[in-house]
Amino acid sequence: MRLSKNFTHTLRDAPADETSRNAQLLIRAGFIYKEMAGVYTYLPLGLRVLENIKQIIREEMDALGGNEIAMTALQNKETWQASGRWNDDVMDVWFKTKLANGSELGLAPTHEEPLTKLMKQFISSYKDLPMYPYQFQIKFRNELRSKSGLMRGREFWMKDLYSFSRNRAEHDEFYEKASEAYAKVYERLGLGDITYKTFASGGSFSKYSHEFQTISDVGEDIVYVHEGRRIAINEEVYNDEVLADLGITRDELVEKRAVEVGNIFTLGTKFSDALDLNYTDEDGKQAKVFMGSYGIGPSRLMGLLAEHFSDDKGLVWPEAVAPAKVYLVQIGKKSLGVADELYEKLMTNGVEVIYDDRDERPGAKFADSELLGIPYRVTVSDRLIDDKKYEFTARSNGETELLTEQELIARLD
RNA sequence: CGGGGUGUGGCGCAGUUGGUAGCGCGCACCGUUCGGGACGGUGAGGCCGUCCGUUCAAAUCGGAUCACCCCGACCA
Repeated sequence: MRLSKNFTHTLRDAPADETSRNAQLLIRAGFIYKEMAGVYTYLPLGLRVLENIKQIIREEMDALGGNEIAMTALQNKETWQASGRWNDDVMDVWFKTKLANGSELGLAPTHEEPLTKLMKQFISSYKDLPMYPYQFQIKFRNELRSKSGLMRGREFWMKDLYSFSRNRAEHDEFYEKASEAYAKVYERLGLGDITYKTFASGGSFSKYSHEFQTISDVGEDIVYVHEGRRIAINEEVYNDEVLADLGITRDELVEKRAVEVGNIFTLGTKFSDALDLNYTDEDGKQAKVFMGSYGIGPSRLMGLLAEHFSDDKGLVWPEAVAPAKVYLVQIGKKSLGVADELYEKLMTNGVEVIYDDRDERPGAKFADSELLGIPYRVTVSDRLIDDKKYEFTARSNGETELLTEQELIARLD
């Protein structure tokens, strides 16, 4: 991407109505635009980050055997009445609206009901099971109070996967695999060290559900971390019974504030009962499909990554999600052609480059390269061009080396 | 939803005892600059969130309302 062709600009000052670090940095850097409280537009650079996060999740879901789909945001009333969740007293985050003919509609806050209904059309035999459809979608939740930039929005991205299994045993096996896949996602995002599988309240079909909680001051949850076992207990189930279950004593745990970055839940037959999702088993008998749900919020993760990977100069994206690998700074007139060639060469090699070809002074380019948080900066300047050297700087630690073109290309391979 | 705070050019802010808006950044043009957000000059851009009221006169006073932020409650 040539910066001269990018319509967004950076801001020196963050908007005063944003106090969360993630929103301030992402808005200053031109990654997102605030539409209203808890509702943000993803601009070109921000969209790249969001898509990179989604792609990591997608790869892990596909590895689990997931089938990606894209469901609708508009929801009809009848589907939700079957489970009782159309009622505002049961589900209090609905955005509801009406068709021109007066019939009621809702904007989906989650998708258990419509997906269960959808799967009725395709599941009729044990041979159709297990199946794991999933999607990335914008969810709408009429939160009483949105907060902290991307961390809690009224419109946000979610990956939701649902498992449809023949029975409890088959479900439990998948549930474990899904848990491992989630751990891999956080590992790849660079959050592995501070993310804990956390015991949380379950439902009718399981004593616990599991959350993935990332330790962070911006978190809304309190968890009790057992560092040795790499697990945590959500404060909502922090009691003697649970401690006994897990064979843990209070003095082994440390209280921490954390962000819920994922949640896996055994639904059992709650929704297959409500919507009558059955299959014929090997003996020709009818049985209920056993379900689970597995959610991750890519937009919340983007906010958390911005919070966690940043310093006084701006963002510091992990390579896995950065909008580009290299920020190419060109200084002077003589070296312009060399920089153009290097840009083309790197792009041809499959290296994502943000080329700062703007008519700006070096200081502005350096400052923006840091604000945007691109992992590596390559400087091509008149000063170095006669020696055919390129300056290579890592955003994470600021270390700079002078490299030849060959060394540079090898380094970025 | 309870409590607190804030609304003035794209962003950050100032505006005194009411007299019809100003600064910095950014933007446009000219010149000088050019390795850490340059300098000088010229210029564009705002009916001061909205509505009602008080007044000869309202960004400023009163009321209502909307929006945004923070704390709390809430969070399949």
